[in-house]
Amino acid sequence: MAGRAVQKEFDDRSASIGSADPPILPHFERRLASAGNKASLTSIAPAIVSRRSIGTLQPVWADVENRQSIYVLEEGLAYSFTFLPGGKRHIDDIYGPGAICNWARFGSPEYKCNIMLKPNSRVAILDPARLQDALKDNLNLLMAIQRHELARTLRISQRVRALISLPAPHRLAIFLLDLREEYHLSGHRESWLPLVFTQEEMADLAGMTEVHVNRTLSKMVDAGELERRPGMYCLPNADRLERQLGYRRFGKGHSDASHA
Amino acid sequence: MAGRAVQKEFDDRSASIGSADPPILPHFERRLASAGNKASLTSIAPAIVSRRSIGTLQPVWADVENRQSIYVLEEGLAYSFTFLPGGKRHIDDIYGPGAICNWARFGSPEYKCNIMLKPNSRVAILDPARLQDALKDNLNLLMAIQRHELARTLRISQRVRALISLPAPHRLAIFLLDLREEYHLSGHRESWLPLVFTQEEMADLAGMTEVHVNRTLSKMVDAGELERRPGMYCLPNADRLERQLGYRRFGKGHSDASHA
DNA sequence: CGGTGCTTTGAAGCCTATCAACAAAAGTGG
DNA sequence: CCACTTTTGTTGATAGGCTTCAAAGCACCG
Repeated sequence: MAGRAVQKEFDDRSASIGSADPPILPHFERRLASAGNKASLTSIAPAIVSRRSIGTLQPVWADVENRQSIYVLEEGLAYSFTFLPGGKRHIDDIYGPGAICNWARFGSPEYKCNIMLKPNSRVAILDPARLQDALKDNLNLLMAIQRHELARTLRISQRVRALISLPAPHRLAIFLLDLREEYHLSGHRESWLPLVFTQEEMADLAGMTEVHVNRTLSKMVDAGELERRPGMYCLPNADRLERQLGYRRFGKGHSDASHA
Repeated sequence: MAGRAVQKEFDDRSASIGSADPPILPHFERRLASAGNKASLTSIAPAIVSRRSIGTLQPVWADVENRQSIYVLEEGLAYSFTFLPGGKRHIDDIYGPGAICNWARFGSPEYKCNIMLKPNSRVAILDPARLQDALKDNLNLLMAIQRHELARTLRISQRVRALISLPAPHRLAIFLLDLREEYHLSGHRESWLPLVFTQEEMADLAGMTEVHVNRTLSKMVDAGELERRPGMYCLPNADRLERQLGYRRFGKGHSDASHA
């Protein structure tokens, strides 16, 4: 089903050596730390079923593979997606290093979603039941995760509102800001960011055409709102853009939520 | 802030008489029953701060009034909304009798949202902390509520995907099906449904113009997909429409979630 | 070198917004 | 109850946004 994928097992040392110093899931740990978690993640080590290194673009279908697992991205980039009745694909959300790709499954096992892993990604696959066991004695950790995921939910709501109501340039700008924020949460601090998304993928996320994505990006470059190098992009005055679009970051200490 | 609203207190008898037979929040109770709840709701009576009858269209602003409360709609219709940077209003979700208008606040107190109550509505205002106390001894009830709200979340995701990616006729159809479903969950079993929404409100929800809503509705009538009487509407062949749009109902025993 | 996938560009046409005006309905005050 | 104001619904003309179809340019890779 997934073509002849170059998929080799990622070596499992860090998980199997046990209670050692090198952190299991370092990116995940850093994210949770910035969400207020102080403890280490060794307690959830038993929940890790396996790890995978991804060579090529690779889908995880909700129906078939590992439908009962939770995916934590440790390296690379991923997104969740759905097919609409017409056969069109819609991209629901994007995930950078340290993100949980389908946290909803933790609380509601009937929740399913397709995940696409970009090349050069690494994921840890967790068992929800065992994770629940591990978190039972670790309420602070659980709450940190929930705070982290609430921020994601709020960010999705913000983006979705924009995608429904605003014109294409704004829609794309919001996507780029979200991508920027996702990298930021992953510890990326440079102003130039890797743009691993295809224009077709951006189209599927923003609800527009590949062609129109291309043209809109060009216009943003002309307007000085965007700079491009091969495989990279940069928002020269992101702050102004955020102010202009009323963009809010939910990751850090921003406590109040949506209104005008 | 809310104009000169005709707002009189709804008499509180049913709540104050105590552990008597007449159910507090009957519509809410029916909804939870169909979500698998068997117990009565008397245990959450202490969480009810007050009740209100609404005479005219009336907003509840996230910032000012009752920012810490949870709203349960017992009669009428309500919706939650947000203002976009341009000053445009976006309607996030709709609520029929028995619905919780801002359940997210239960888990995350920092969550805020504006709520608009249509004329002739009745709400119960609950205190989150007291509700949490009441539900601590009533895990089955809590889980029923969570199942009920998961269904809502999934329905929102489904609608949002359609609103982002599909053309206007489909967007409106999805809204009408959602409205139908919301009435259905509230115990409404007729095929003719009250359409209390303004065309401007439909526009704010579907991300289109008042004018275009009007024209699209007219076309749907011409195509035989929709029937209208003053203040009422009917989808003559809703089943076919649902199949055509891949519309899924999450309310009942449908257990599996999103994919193609 | 020829594939393959992604990007870019052009032209045509549909979809949707905007502006403006009016009809219909509903609320308001006498 | 009627006259009045205000809101909501309806319709036309026009312009711009966005999609579609088609083709060509580029980059990467075997």
